[in-house]
Amino acid sequence: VWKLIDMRANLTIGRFSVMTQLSVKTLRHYHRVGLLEPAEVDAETGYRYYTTGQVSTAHVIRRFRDLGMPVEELRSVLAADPDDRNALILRHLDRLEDQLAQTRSAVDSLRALLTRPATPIAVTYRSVPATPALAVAGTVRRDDMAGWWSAAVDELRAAVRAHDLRTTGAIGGLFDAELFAEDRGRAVLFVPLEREAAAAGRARSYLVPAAELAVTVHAGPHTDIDRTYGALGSHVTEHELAVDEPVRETYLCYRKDTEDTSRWRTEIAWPVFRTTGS
Amino acid sequence: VWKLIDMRANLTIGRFSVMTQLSVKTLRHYHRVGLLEPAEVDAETGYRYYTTGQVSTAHVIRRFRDLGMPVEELRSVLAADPDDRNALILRHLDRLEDQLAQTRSAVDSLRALLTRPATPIAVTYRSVPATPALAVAGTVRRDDMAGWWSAAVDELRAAVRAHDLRTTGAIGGLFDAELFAEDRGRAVLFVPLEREAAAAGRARSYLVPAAELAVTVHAGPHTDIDRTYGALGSHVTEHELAVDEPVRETYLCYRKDTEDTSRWRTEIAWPVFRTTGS
DNA sequence: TTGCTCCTCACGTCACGTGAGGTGGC
DNA sequence: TTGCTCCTCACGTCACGTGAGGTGGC
Repeated sequence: VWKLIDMRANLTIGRFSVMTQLSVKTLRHYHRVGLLEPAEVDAETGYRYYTTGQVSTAHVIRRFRDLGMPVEELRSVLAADPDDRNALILRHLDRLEDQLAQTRSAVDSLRALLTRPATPIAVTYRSVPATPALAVAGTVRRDDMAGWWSAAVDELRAAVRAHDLRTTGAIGGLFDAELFAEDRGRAVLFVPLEREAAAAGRARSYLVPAAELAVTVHAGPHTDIDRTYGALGSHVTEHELAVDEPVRETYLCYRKDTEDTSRWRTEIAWPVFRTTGS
Repeated sequence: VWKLIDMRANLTIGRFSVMTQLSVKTLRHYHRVGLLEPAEVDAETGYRYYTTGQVSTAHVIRRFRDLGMPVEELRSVLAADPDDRNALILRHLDRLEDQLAQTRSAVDSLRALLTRPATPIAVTYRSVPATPALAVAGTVRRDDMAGWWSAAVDELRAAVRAHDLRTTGAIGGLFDAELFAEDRGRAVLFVPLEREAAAAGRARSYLVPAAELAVTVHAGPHTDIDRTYGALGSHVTEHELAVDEPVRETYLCYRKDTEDTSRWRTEIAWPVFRTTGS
């Protein structure tokens, strides 16, 4: 069973599959979605033919797919100017490194969750009055939260510096339950001020509403923050009446303060209606 | 808008969602597939109620899902005896560590693919006669290949030791194109011998067929082996007539020889029909 | 000519997400 | 009572995989 191969290098899909380690089904799929088009398609038979020059492109595609890059994003990388492309790719590699670090921390956090007993948390109660603040508000998807959060913090800090505002505490946030329940919801990031201030960019004057709160502090990076949410929620459920108002976070110590994530401190405050004696 | 919570801790799906950082849709899905059943379901309204005790289970589920563990596998972990469970989980964590290392190497390999130019490969030609061997053969899925390969190598080495067989070369393999094209196909792992030997376990006597081969050597771990397959395939396509026979690999230096993957050497041999003068 | 390789088409899978349309609970 | 929370059901999505059924190429 010999097979004559055209010197012009027209590879059948089967041969191309061996050379690229991509399955035939996958190659046909990539043709359908326009990610990797065969160099030639026989109009009569529909047979796909590839060139040796396409092998390295296929390798790049395979590597990116192995790393979970969506096909759509990958296509735009491949469609980019050869000059821009490398930069685009290297930038994405950095994002992948971040993701790798995140997975690493998820592994560590899971290990901790399983080997360490549940941390008992200290819950205190606090009544806070309404407070003037400068705030950035928006409806955010949970996936976009990290980026939104960073941008909002930067804007607030810039506004405080630019207008020399007098703050009365650390930056905080209000998060609707929807944000967790529906993966999309309203979030407000604010910096509390001595007095009202004029709007600056996206930052607006805002009155943080008064509230009665059950408060605890989460230590460490936010990977583990669900544990503290769960423990505080359990505490509130078992000892108080919970209220349907946004949960609050206050960033006592965070990225701007130290790179050592174990030293981060996030106050979490759950709105309650206090019953007697608890 | 106050909401009274039962002291017996029956959490609505919305509250449970905030405490576990799992979306309501996800929680309903986990109920449907039996991964995380609410403690109580109101027969009248269909409302789901959870207990505070279920929060930590939900956290474990979330961590594992973040790490890509399939729901089915996760369910069996949760269904396991409390004693076995921790062991099962820690074993899986080790597998995750492996996966993490693999992702790490995929990132490095991609970076290399983009920054280093394509390595020119040295191709030599060789005619090999039919050779007696002891072989483990099977139809394997690509996903299971790593495990199958390891087991087969171990069996062959054990058989050689047990029966004091005289080998004439390193362990090698034959891989059908199907294995790449269809993600499932026939693979044969063999150790060449001076003379035929009796079967031992899965290992059978086997005659490796004679062949004319275009040969090159892949240096380093197998993450990058597609580059060498691609380069050798291109070379063969451009200079020779390719033959529809299984590709061969010979493990000149591999895991058993050194842990330093950069020192691994895998010979790849592509069957050809030599044309004159090339 | 045989048998393998390639083709299309329709549907399945996994782990949810997205509405539509509706009822119940504080 | 209002409006929010919860419900089900059917379908969508992403990146392919799985056959069925059929034709073409060496």
